Amino acid sequence: MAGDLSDVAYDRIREQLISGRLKAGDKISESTLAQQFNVSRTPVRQAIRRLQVEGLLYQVPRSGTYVSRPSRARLIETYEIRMAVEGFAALKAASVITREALRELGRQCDNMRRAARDFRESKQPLMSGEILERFLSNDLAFHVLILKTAENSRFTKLIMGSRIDTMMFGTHTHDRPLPHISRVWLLHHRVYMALRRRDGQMARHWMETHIRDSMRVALAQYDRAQIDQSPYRPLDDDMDKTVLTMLNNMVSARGSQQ
Amino acid sequence: MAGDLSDVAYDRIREQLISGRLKAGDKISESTLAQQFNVSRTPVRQAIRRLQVEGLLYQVPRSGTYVSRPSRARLIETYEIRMAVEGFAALKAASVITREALRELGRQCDNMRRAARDFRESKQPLMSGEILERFLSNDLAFHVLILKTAENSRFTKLIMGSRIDTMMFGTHTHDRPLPHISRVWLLHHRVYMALRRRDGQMARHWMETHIRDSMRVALAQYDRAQIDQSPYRPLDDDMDKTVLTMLNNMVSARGSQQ
DNA sequence: GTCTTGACTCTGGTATACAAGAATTTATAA
DNA sequence: TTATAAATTCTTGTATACCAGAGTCAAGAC
Repeated sequence: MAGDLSDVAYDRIREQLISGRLKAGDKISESTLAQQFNVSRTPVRQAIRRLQVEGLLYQVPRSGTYVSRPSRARLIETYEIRMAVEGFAALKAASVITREALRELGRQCDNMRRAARDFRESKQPLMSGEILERFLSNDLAFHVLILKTAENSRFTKLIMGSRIDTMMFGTHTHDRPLPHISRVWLLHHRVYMALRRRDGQMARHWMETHIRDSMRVALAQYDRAQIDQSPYRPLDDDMDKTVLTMLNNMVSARGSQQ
Repeated sequence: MAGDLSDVAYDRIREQLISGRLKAGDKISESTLAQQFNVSRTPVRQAIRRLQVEGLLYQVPRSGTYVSRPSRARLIETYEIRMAVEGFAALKAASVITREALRELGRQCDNMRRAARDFRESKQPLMSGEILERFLSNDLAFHVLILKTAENSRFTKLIMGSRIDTMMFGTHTHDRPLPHISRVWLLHHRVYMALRRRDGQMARHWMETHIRDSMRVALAQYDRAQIDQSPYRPLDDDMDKTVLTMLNNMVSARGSQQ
């Protein structure tokens, strides 16, 4: 998986970013990280440079390396990328998707509905634990399968980057009352039904609607956090770790060129 | 503009890539470039690393650094990114565009039409010279203005990267007979008219159609080049250099983080 | 003539030394 | 006590030295 030390450093830093051990605005130091990873500054520098290109870190010469602050504008931009790309992917997928892939999407919808039902019957205020894990992993897998179907590797890379971006905000996986959960399932199902009818325009429409919904939830969460003076929430419950692992695995199909 | 040596190296390498001095498959060497730029390997390495993330170069440990080979699949993927993002940008732009921006788009359409007319009257088989320059610069400015209107900096960055990608293929700016030129103008005009009507769906539709057209032309050119055994055409006429300069200026709004 | 083998060269990966500016701390003066 | 200035520490930027693996080529064995 990880070839050279620079890749190792990249993975470890990114993991710390997503897990919340490194928070927005934090000042980090090349030498500190180097010591921590037991390597020299050189590979750490390369990893930082890469994360800088991806917008997660930024460096000020002779001052330090900092974790980028999430901003409302950036949150919106990230979700808009998802709308544009995943919407187009759904449009394209409609004309090329196989019966097998459709069946798989159907299964994922069923799993999500089952998780939603179990949640309702659990009488909990927020979805959590094993039920949440089932829901989120099927949610993610649904999106990934559509991206894969669209047969554009850059779509997948782009979206996985955006997902990590929003993970870093620490918002979108929290705040899951039943109505929101139900609506997520419903919109997934509408995308699925549109794909079954090979109706690309509607598939795109429902996909965009779904992602716009998620954006609204994330923005509301963001605004609330700003007011609460607790602008950043590390992901410390194990559910999110599971999703994080899935994400990492998907992204870690490293830059394999010809 | 360019702060440290690593940025300088980045610009110079990228310029060589776009101008065709470095061709697909070429093997380059960190030390050679370092000598050429009169700097050490370190900043050159950072520049290469960045170009690698962007997919323009790739490195094989202990073997060498190579210029990525353009492939048909990658050409398609790049144009699909443009369809997805520029299409969405047009959709969003329709609801937020100002009257001033609309007037500017109108002027750009007029300029393109005038260039097309001058081309027709010149009786040349292919557009070239000052007329081509006018046409291309208004073409590019039209797309950029819509992206800017959509107010998503990542859209702009993404598309400028894609433009450079296709520039490297050395295809899309050649092969410009009158019918194709006319159609480019026509579709720009339709996008413009849809934006004037605030009809986002149609603006997106015509934008997608336009980019799909361009993709077809580029693919045809690519296939022909493959048959001719001349898979790569450096950009050596000064028109393309003009557009290159515009692109570089637009992209070189460097990664300014908070 | 063909194949094998070994030396040699070239490559990128890594560690480290130093430079120069930013940030912080300490010392000094009022 | 406060304000200013000097010294120190810490940061990234750059250059360089060394390493190990890949590729090349020529000498030798058959």
